[in-house]
Amino acid sequence: MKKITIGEASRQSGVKVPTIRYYEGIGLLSAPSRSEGNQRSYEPADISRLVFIRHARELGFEVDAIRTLLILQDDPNQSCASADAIAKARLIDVEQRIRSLMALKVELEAMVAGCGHGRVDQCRVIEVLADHGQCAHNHH
Amino acid sequence: MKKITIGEASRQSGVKVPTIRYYEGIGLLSAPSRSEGNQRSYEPADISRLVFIRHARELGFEVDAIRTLLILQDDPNQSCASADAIAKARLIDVEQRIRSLMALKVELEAMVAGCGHGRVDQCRVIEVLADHGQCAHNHH
DNA sequence: CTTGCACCTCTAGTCGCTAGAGGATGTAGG
DNA sequence: CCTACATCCTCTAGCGACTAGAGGTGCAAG
Repeated sequence: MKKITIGEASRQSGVKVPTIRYYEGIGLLSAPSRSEGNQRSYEPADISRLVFIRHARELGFEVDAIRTLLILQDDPNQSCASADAIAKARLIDVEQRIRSLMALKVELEAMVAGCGHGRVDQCRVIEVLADHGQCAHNHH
Repeated sequence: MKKITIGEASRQSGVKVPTIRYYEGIGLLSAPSRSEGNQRSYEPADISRLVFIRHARELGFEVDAIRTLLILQDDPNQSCASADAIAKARLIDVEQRIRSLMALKVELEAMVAGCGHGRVDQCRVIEVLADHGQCAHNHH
């Protein structure tokens, strides 16, 4: 029975120490047992859970979505329809973001290309920002 | 001299009323004159400024960056090198975000496609989240 | 004159952490 | 055993960019 300190858990999971305590506070991670001196003592299962959370966060899932995914993970007999729905919603969101960012990219490229590196009154960057009508994404 | 109320300014600029007040509070917008009854009274120039800010926010510029852009806009004799630099930095950021999101998209698609719509213990969504080693972006 | 909307200020909440204060614990060396 | 030092503890406050709500005032139409 080796005791895993919060620092060790952090190193193994890649989740920062204050973030681990934060996750405990918001109920994503259940409170671990404590040492005699009141220090948190984790088990391997907690590390797995932290890795799960970190990975989901990296994929942009919100904490509420992760909460649901963790509940599903804890009960393997359930249908995975919810997990599927959450992942699909996230996929749609990511696709939407990519589309917006592509539009932004086009507009920013035009701004940067149009900048004659002269004075501000000839600068397309400022001009485009000031007058929405001149810009690439006035589709709304 | 028609007086523009904050509500009218909001309608014309597309910036919400509390957000206009917020912008005034953080010094993005200078405090307008007031009516006898202490109500804010805007001028057309303020509307242009709000449109400028809104558009810049839509393009993802941070408030600090917008502050700099507004200073540049107010002094058209300045070199537009700063504006150019800010726009270029933003472009690089957007490109980076697009790359990350594309990687995410690939991974989420694999998750969704791999979900057999059965029980959680056969669900790739949960599985991939639990085990980083199985996923598409373990390049770090 | 009254109704009702728009306006005012102020505080607190959102999300997902992060930083810092001020103190206790655990460990390694002398 | 003592000391030094890293790590741990709790608690509160701050970040960015708003948003929501309470509690009160102004103003225009009927």
